[in-house]
Amino acid sequence: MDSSADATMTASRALLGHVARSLQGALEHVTLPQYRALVVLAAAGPQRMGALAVTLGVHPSTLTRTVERLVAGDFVTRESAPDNRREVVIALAPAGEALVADAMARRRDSVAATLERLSPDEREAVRRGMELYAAAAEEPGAPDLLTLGM
Amino acid sequence: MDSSADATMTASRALLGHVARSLQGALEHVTLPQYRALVVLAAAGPQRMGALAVTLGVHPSTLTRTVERLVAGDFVTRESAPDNRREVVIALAPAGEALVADAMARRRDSVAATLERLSPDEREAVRRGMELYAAAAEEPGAPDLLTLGM
DNA sequence: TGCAACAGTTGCACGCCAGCAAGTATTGGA
DNA sequence: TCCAATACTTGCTGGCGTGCAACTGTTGCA
Repeated sequence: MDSSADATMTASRALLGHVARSLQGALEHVTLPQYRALVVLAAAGPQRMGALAVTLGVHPSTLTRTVERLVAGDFVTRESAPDNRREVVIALAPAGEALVADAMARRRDSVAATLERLSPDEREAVRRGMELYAAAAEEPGAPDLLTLGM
Repeated sequence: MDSSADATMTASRALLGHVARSLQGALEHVTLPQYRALVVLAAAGPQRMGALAVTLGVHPSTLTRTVERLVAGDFVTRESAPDNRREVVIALAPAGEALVADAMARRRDSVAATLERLSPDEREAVRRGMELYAAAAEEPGAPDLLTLGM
């Protein structure tokens, strides 16, 4: 198992490289905490401030300022809920959506480009290995992934 | 190739989860920029301020404060070079070394734990897939990995 | 010997994240 | 109708990262 662990660690470094590169573009426009908020909104749809704060694990007041900046940058919209005027709903604006989608696309492209260097047989071996690993891994919790802005 | 890309993306999420969790402990003691400095020192050994600043891509003055905090936390040592008194050499202190090593160990453990859920045959398939992928991937540049503190 | 280049540090300014405490507006139940 | 709970916001404070400009000490060459 040692050798498979070693191989997996090495591969994880390569995959991390892809993730890091894909994030770099986004991080030129927003900070990491801001990007994390965008990711949550992209994954879970429009959210109330309170729910978003809980998901991100930050104080409501912190989120107020963060959202303030995201609104200023046209990455999200903020409006009071139609049925309950004391609730505030945050939603992705087109620019925010694009930011997250582009990062995803870049990541996927670089993975695909890597796979393209392999023969069909090898690619199949990679697919099988990755699938097995993913199945064996516990689904990483949302908070874990958020640490790194996924 | 689409299906292998999909599988790889899914596996990368799992691997990212491991990385994120392994980082969480370290980030309770130091900030991400501080941790990145520790990683560089762990990988490349003691460094002059100038070299470290270039590697990290930050202004020398920025590094001065960052190192200041790391010294205050006993994570690194800072002393002037023996042969050239205008140069300052930063080295990992035991606490800093432990911080990085622990994160590495935790990461490896969680990968190993995942692999343990597989049969020997499956494990072998994972090993082969991971090796192929790692070989096909361009070595991720140091700056890329540093973004995420590897 | 003297002066320019070099290596870092310090002063300064700014933006961001972060939490606490207090305030405002809204809602819903007594 | 009134009051307490709810959902956010605002004022305040503090830490961190960041860069620029100016400064100090050191080195090495002319």
